[in-house]
Amino acid sequence: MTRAEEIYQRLRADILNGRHEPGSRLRVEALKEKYGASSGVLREALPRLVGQGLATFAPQQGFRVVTVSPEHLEELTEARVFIETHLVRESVTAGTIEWESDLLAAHHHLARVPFFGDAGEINEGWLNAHARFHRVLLEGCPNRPLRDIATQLREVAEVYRCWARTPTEHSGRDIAAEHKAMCDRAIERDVPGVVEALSRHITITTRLLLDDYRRREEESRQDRGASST
Amino acid sequence: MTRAEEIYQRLRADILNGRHEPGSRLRVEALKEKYGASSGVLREALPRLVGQGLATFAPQQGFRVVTVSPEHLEELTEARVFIETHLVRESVTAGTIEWESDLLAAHHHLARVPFFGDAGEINEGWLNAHARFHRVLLEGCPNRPLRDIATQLREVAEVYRCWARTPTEHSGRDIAAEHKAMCDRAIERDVPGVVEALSRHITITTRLLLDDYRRREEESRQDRGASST
DNA sequence: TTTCAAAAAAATCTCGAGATTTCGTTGACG
DNA sequence: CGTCAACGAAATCTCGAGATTTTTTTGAAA
Repeated sequence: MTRAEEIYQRLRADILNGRHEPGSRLRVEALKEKYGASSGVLREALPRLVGQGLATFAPQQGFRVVTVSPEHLEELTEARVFIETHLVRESVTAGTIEWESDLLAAHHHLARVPFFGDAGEINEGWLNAHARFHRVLLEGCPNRPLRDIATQLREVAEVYRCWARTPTEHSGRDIAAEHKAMCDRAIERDVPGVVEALSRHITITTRLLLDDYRRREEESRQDRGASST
Repeated sequence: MTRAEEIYQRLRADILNGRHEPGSRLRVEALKEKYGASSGVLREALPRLVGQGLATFAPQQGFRVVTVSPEHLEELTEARVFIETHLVRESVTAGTIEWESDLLAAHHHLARVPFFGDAGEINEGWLNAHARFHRVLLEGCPNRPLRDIATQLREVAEVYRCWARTPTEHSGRDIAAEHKAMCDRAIERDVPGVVEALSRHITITTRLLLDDYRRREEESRQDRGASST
């Protein structure tokens, strides 16, 4: 493992977990100290994040974590539903026995990992298991470029999850049941069933995140009003 | 324009024009001399190509231009047809008057630029106009993430065009008529017509490229046979 | 109090040199 | 003649320093 590779992985994980706030600057000087790497290494790792859509870059102004907005999230969700439903349809239709096994394994793992960590934060292990489950679900489809795109879009969407204040586990939602439904329908080769389950899974998450965002906007508006009077 | 930005643009153009052969190594030492830049600048520009899918990277082994294969091209084409037909449907449905104007302008430009350059090579201006036309065609759709993905896939596909020995203009194909048909159907808001035209446009190009590839494989097999006897 | 300009601080951009790893070559051995 | 190991060349990886640009701070004037 090369130095730049390691730093890239850590930076990526830290963005996906919300340890770098969306829209915040990624100053090379600050990161040099935080990650214990030279500027050269960082200037090699950061462009890879840009290519993955997790960061942006402007000349003479450095790097930033990708910025979030309700409009972007809605567009992102629309794109994900479009691509992932297609992929899952192909995947369930063409998936082999090995794929079935992988899916069962991924779901079992996801079902056993706790959502919350010791500190009340979202457990990083759950995030990894969740990402793996969704990746494997689509892996029965042989089209590599499309699968890569789906993974890329999911990763950007992950930024929104960790940016939300209220974990999407709440709101009376049974996320484990949703995953179980997708897994079961997939194994049963119930194509319409799995498409429906995945589609709802994605849109429900987005709706909760948008509600969270609007609630936060409302509160900050009230705060501003209270402080200015 | 920063130095790394400039080098990135030149590298990208050189790959898209076939001046760097698919699968060939991109040695930092060699590039340093060729582009007159330091290793630091190159190590910042190259990862951006990786993120765009135009290059690959392996630790301790450096960078390579993306490798090509018939299977990859077929998957790529399938993905493009899937995504671009969706986008063009949305685009033609939702496109504004400004979009119509942009499309007409882009088509006019493309129709006037010659396909071949003075040296008998594919004219770089044509490649740019062609890329612009296809981009504008889909730009009526407001979904930014999907448009970006379509552009990314098209760029990777461009590598295949310049890698082919026989330009896709040949084979009795009237590529200008295809573009005109797409443009006309789009302005007429003939959704099924434009979807059909775009779909055929993409698949025909791929078929010609695959034919070219198989012909080349056949010849090289004969050459090997002749040289070994 | 607000506005504007100049100076200071900080960050980015660029470069070349040294340490480490990989790849090709040569030579000896079976 | 084929295989394997050691040597040498080349490329990658990493780092810190200097030049340029941006941002912030400071202070004076309206």
